Amino acid sequence: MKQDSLGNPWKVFYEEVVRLLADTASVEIATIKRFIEVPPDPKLGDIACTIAFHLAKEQKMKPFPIAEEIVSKLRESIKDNPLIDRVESKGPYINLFFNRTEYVSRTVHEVIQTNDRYGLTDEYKGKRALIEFPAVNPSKPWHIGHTRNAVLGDTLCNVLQATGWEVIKLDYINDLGLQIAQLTWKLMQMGEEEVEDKYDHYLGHLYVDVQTAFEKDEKVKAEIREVARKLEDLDSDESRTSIKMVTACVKAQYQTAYRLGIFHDYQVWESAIAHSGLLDAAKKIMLRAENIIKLEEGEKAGCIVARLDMLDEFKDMQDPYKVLFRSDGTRTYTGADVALQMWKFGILDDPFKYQFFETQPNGKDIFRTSLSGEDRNLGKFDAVFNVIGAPQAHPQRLIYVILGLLGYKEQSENSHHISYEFVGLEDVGFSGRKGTWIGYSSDVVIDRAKELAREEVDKRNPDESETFRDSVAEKIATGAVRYFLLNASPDRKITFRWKEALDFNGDAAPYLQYSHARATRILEKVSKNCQTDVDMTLLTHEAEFALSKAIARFPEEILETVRGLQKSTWGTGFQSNKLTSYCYNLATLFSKFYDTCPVLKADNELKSARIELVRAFKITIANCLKLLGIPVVERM
RNA sequence: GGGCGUGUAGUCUAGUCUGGAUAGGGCGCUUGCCUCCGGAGCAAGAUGUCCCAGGUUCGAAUCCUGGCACGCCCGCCA
Repeated sequence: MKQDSLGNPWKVFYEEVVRLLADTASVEIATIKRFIEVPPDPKLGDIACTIAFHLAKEQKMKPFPIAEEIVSKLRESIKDNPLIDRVESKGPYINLFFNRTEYVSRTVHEVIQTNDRYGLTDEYKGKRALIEFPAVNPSKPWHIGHTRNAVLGDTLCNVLQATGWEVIKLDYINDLGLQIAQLTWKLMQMGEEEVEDKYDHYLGHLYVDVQTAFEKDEKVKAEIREVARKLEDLDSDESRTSIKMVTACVKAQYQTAYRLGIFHDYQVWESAIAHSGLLDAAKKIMLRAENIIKLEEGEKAGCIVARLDMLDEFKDMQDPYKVLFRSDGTRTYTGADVALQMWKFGILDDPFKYQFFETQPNGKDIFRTSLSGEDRNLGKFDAVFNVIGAPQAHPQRLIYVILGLLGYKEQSENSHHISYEFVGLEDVGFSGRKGTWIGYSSDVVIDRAKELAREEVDKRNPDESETFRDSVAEKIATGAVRYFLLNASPDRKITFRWKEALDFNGDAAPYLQYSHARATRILEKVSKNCQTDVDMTLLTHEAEFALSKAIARFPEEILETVRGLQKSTWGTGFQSNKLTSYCYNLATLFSKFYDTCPVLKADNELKSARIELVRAFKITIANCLKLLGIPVVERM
């Protein structure tokens, strides 16, 4: 067996089919691969080839007889083939049928052997990625839209890791924004106060109040600007108040993250960037580039700008000069973002010291950038992924383009904007300023989901302990929220509706967890020791084969998702919904199997074989749920 | 003005990159299935101008051209 086919049962059969077809039709392997597909109805075959259409065009013949001819030749060459059973033509389609018992037994053995590593491949071994998400302002609780970002970012990490990538998870903390100045002003006015709410919620509400005052009162505006200036001085009272506030807020926000199983390795703080010398170092390098210049005259005199007019996609910009550093020398957001992107790739020497932030529930410490602390070496990265909303497509593109203008072509090419649309309500988006997020914070949403789950758990487990029921309800709630966010195609807006978000029937996480729980239940009732001499050829039922086929596809589904991370001009798409629908389909096929194929009541030999299949299913769906960050539940 | 995204049954949506067989699901609706491994389930059924108009092709939800509708983006702002 070829090495790269290890742990990927589907690929073994696929490669064999491709080889056979290429030989028989005398066509290149790569060409054949373009014309391989899975028939819409499994009755037609397990795998199909449409090469006849292609050859018909080349040879100016009708596709039907070409398919016929290939099929009749194929019949000869598969006579002694252990993997392929038969081949049929249906019109121009060449349909092949796998040897079912071979397919089922290879799949089940492979899964049971690799166990919790099933699905993992080493296709991208040696590659390192830095991923930034979700970069929520430390001034409010996460709302369900922020959580979409976080869940996408976290799942992307899991998926990359499953294919061999090494991943470093980064969060960005903007502790110098206007919102922070406003809140600092308010806190200093109020003095010390006992806070009973979760701190991020407390700040979020406070912020709505401040905003009202800010908009109405010029005097307040002036005072807040003064606070903003003082925040730059790390020894000021304002700065000390702010740092304390931001730290408490991020810790509160992370309580939400931890509930959802989301952890990080590092945080980059804006204040650390501002005082680290990173910006000056970046500026120096930028000015060496031909298209980064300091303007001497015109409206933007004194500014350091990037010239973008020679680039096609920006030719319609109102002004070809993108300001990186203002005439007073301060950096714009774009300027800072370019510098940060340079840092991420290690173009600039790391100017940061690192400080312990806190120990996460997964046991790993998270560190923040600072001006004092220890040195760290994050190392080189092959790719940088920024998980940011679709409205930022243009600014993100600018950053990468400017990186290219600086001469870092490769880094520019390997910069990825993982784009997703926002979550909103029926007629309004979420706004921190207007407070429209109130009632839709992730904490509130998860809690509501938990209440509903709890009702159901109570009904089904009246004799279980409070601890058990609470823990299961929590797992169902967080799983449901993650699935809800991942199952929507990222380039589609989500309109948040309680009825849909909390619908636990059908295409939703509890169904997946439930199928795992049922499989677990069956296995609990059989003797613990693994059977060794099991006759897998007994598994001939349609439902058993369909389930095996789905199980066999798992590693390939992950690989296809990673291959699908293709960069286009305005972002890199991450098809999170491909994996959720795979997982749902897998669970559906188990439910059908469960319904039609009794396991414990089957005759001895058949029973043993079915138990092995259930074992393989349980491993696969558990691994898939872990990949999606959905808690695996034994009983519910 | 230019750019990006979306448009698929009552409703929410997959599929569009890479054209291929009868457009898959979920919710809701109709009807069956618990002396039988857990019914958050299974089986059967009804519901479609795949936004519109052209074009390319043996073949278009998918590609091209031109429209329409909705959302977003195009600051020395943050």
